[in-house]
Amino acid sequence: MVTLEQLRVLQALDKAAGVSQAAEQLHKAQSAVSYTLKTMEDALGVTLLDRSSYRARLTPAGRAVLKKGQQILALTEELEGLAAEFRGGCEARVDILLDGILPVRGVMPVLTPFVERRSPTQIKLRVELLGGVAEALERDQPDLVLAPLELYAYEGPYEKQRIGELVLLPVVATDHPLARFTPPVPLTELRRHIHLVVSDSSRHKPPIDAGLIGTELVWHFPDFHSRLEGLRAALGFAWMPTYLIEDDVRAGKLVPLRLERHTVQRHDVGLAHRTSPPLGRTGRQLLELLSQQKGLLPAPTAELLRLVGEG
Amino acid sequence: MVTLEQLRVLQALDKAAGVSQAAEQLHKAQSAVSYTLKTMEDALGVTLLDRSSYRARLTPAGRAVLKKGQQILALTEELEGLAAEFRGGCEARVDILLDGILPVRGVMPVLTPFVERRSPTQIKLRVELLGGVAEALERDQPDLVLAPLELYAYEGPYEKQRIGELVLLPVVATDHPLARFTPPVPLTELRRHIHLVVSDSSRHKPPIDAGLIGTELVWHFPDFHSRLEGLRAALGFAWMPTYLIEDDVRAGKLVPLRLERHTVQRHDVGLAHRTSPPLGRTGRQLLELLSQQKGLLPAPTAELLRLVGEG
DNA sequence: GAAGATCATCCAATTTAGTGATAGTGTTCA
DNA sequence: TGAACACTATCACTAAATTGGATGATCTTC
Repeated sequence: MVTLEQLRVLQALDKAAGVSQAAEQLHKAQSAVSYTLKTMEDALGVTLLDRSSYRARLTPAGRAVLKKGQQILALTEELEGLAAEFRGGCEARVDILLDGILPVRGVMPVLTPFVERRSPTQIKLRVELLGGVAEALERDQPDLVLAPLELYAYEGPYEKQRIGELVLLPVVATDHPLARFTPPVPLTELRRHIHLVVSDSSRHKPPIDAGLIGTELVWHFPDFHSRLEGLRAALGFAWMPTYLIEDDVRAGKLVPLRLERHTVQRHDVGLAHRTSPPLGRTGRQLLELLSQQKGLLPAPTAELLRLVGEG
Repeated sequence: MVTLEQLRVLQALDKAAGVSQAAEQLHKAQSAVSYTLKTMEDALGVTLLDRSSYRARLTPAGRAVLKKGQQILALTEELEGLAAEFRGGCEARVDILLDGILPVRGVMPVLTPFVERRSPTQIKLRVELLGGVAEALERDQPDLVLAPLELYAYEGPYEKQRIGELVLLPVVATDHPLARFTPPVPLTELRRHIHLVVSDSSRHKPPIDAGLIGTELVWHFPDFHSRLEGLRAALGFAWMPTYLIEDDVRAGKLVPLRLERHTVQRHDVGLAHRTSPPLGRTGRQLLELLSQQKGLLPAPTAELLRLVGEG
């Protein structure tokens, strides 16, 4: 069995001129180097050194072995570098849990530098919805959680901070019957139409029903973006995060509804981090960056709020 | 310093369930495995094992280290496979010396399989001309030599075999004055025109002058292909290997000359191999393949020989 | 709760890596 | 052409690493 030490000695011999000088470079006795090279030849069963000349030199086979050996040594250095980073407080992975109601786009600029820079920390982002968030929060104990504050039970060792507000408005397509209804729209009228809801992504726990108002028909969508398509197709109505509908409202494709009451839903959004076991270096960095990141939660324009009689 | 043995133990631990079972797989005592893992953690300064549960498992950091370690172990196996091939008689490299007058294309089909198949033997092909061949033959002691037999001194431990014949004919461009000369062309006439010769590729030895006929002007080309370009441009005349001019003659761009004498140059071409130190396995294989390779030296067509009054 | 596993640790025995000294051989230079 | 010097392999010996078996604490299973 060949050893890394043997490879290092072979490498030193190649760089130096002869066994003696290699020994000097390695701060070892000449006899030790001689011995190591001999055991290496025994281990591989290949003559690595040409000892016929005054100074021992690598044979062509020795050179070929060294070439492969240098790859091995390079990887070994990488491994030790990796270990050094872990030793310095870097964790092996950071799990981030993100509520799908929030704009994924906003967190990407924070994460990508960590992925591009060859950080030893593997960053894992998981996007869930409603019950799926609650489930992942409980089962996986993610390092960082970005989600509405009131909706979930941050049980266990979590520390929360509020980072902004998410505003949801009821909207329909411009050519939907509700769009022609003279505001304010009463709930009784609303219940006559199809409510487009986003499916809960939980696998084991019972789903969370947030904001159901008892309409006759409820249609389910797997995420907010596909629900937006449903809205555009005038299938029904739904409360949508304002950042998702600004463009469509401005383009005249969607219109917000002014209701009798419960028109505007406001959710405090928080950034939570696990406190035990404590975050590693990368986790702390990400926490810092995410908490300071501007534009993570775009506020609704005043114009949009005016349309539903606010501001 | 991490060792390969430590990596192997870590790998075994990952595959097995717990230290004891890893020890069994490795045919070692459990204490030895335990000890090795401890020294590994000390060496890297990283906690690799989670010992809190009943059976010890890798921590995320341990998993990251193992991932890199497996690359190292894979390379190590490659290295030992390499050594096994050398041990089995494969040589680290085979040097082939080829005279540039011969068709390189012919030897390629023999060589490429060795390059594609990941043979541990590095095949080095060197193409030289005239004195360059003689020089390389003497200085580098190549394993295999493919060249005219009579032109060079195969001194030293070489064994030769004749593999065919190379035929050279004097040619000019169709629009060259010599092409309109009524054959046979006397040498006195030939000497009035530019002789296109291929430069000797020797670096230290005096060049070999083969076939100089004392013309007033001699133009030098670095190889046979560029000399062909010179011929096409009607710069002068030259003896060319027939395989290089067949197409141009058939297309009416070049015409062979019939001379008073010395029209056709015939060279016996040989394949020589070094006998001491003996060829390795790959060298012998190549020798076998090259000596049996058909079409390595394309014979001139009867039609071409008829044009110069032969056959 | 008893039987059986698992794992870290201790100890003694073995193996391995390392050292300096020495001998044989090749190189350098007066 | 020697004499001085440099290079390498080998030997005897020491220090260090590795190993296997035993032990005890802890955890699982039934």
